[in-house]
Amino acid sequence: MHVVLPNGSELELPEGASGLDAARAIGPKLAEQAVLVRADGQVQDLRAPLRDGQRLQVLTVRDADDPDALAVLRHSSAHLLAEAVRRLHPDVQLAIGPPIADGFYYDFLFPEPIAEADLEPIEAEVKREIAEGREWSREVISRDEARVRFEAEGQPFKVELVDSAEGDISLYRQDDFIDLCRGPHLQNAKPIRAIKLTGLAGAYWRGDSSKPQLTRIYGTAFYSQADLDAHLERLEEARKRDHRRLGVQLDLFHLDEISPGSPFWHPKGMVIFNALEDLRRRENARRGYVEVKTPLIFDKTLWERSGHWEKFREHMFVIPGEDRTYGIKPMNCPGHMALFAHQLRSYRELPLRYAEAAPLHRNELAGALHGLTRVRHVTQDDAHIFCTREQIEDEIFGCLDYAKFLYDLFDLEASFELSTRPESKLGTDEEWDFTEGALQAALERRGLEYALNPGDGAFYGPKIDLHMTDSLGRSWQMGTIQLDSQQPARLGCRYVGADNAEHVPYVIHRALFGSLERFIGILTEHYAGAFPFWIAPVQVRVLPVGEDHREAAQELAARLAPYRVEVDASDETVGKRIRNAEVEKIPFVVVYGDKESHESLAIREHGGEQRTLSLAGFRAELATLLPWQAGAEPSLTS
RNA sequence: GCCGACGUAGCUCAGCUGGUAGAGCACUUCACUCGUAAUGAAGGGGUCCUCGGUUCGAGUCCGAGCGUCGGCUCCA
Repeated sequence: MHVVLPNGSELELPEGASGLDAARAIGPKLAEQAVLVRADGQVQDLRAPLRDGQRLQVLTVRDADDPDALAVLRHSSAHLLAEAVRRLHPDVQLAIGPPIADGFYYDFLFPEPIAEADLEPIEAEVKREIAEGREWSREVISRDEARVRFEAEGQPFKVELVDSAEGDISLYRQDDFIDLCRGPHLQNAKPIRAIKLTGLAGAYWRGDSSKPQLTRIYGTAFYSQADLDAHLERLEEARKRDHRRLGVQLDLFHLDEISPGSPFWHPKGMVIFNALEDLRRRENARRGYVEVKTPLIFDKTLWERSGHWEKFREHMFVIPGEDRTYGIKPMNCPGHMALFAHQLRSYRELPLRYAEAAPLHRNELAGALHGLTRVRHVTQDDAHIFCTREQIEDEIFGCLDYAKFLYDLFDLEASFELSTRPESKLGTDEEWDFTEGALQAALERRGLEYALNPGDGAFYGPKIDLHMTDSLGRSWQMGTIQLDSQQPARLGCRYVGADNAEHVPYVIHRALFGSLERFIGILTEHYAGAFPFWIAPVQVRVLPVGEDHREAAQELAARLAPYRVEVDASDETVGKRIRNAEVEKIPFVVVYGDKESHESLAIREHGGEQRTLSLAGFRAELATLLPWQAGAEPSLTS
């Protein structure tokens, strides 16, 4: 048989030859450095047989940036970790150990709990194994054999994995350590030039909190020490743009244990908050929403009718009273539906779009709180669209278009996910077929790529979620667009149709920033604290050079109204005050001294670039930095 | 909620094997009035997260609680 090499040439091989055989046929050096092969685009173990006519690419230690090459290195590293842990803790039970985005982990059940200090000897043992040398070999046995083997070894998790596997079982051996594994793996441990154990955490077996909690050891590995160093440096850089750190440095907000999970917004943070609110109000008005305000607390009977009491009672703040119990609202929907249901509506009123960015409170699990990205006091840019069945697709389309408009305004890349019916749901499968189909149609019509997230919908309907990652690569849900075919009926929403009969409207729940708190957290990291001009807390800082220039500086600041301008007339050198403005990431600094006049201003942009502009010229330029004034109004793209 | 770590001045952090606290920045005052990322000097500031225990003596050791951080689970 023959295979096709990346340069297009063909290589003759004996029948049943492996990727390693192919590499050997090309050259001994290549065979030695090979870590993995890609056959017709699919990665496979070097030892796996090739098929006639396949396009073949041999990945080597030189492909240090290739995701597949890194994954195999880390997967093999996880096996070395398991071997080391079993040698140091012979009674440990092994679960699973896959490669992940930035490294790998392995889950263990230790007879005695271990602490972070125990990682050091384990890492030393892994390094000893690498120095000593390890080779991987693959073996395929039947499921029965595998079960007997792992039962004899006292490895119940492996037995469970064998039982849930299909077909024969492959094992990988290195030295005297044998692990159940699909592969692929390295030939030997030589390519693992840098390895580091990075953390310890609890993790439930099979991700199920009702199952035993295992101990997960995280690590990472690279083809070179330089790559590991670069990785650690990237992490350090990312930490510098962490919104929790920048939020304190830039005086935007703080958190206090007096109210965990509820930010104190400082004046500068509020400027950003209000800039987003202004944007929300302006766009809502343009897109046909109306603003409403509904109560913050409701009798618990409302939550019982909406279905939230049963499902989310644990996560609600409840106010017990003498004769009735109130729940502080964790979301706006029941309030908006009670408002809609207050009157009998006509189909002529639909679609009716209620918007309200009310403060919501959710008693999130203590361990889930996280800076601004997971809070108990949350402000959603919420809206509920009451519409007919026929209007659903257009309205979903409108929401998607609106979301895209907002994200483009901030140069944010969001990924879209369609979440479908969960196990515990209200309504029939026929109803869900229809609602899921409507969301899918709108996504496709707007031309958005999306991932399917089966089973992750809300209990009342499917949803489209917008996800973004923070500076450390963690994914967060931002916007959400949810179709609800259940709550409106439960809460008595009705309208009279053209047929003069009563109907229940559909409701689209949508929040596009998602939570303003989380959005500001993500924005802070996205811009590393250097916010664009139009949302920057201080937009311009004027620095009078000497005492004699203070009055003129004040005059200049007044002439820059209504921009957010400050005069820094403190007793510091010009250099120090410029440094302060840089540290505060203020977009523009205007130094004003003997050489300046309103005809000739010294403008310094954040970062150091300097220019001379007249006051009128400067104002004209600032105006171009307001997105809604830059040329034409943003237009609907439908 | 679960596993692990951490909690010292406004911020970032030091404080060895127990002997009642320290730096830089910030702040206040004084001098300097300054030209594009840190002028100099002096000074003020801490229930060492909380409660309990061990000890002659606890920031330091032990226990519990609270909070934060890294994960897991959850996220209307």
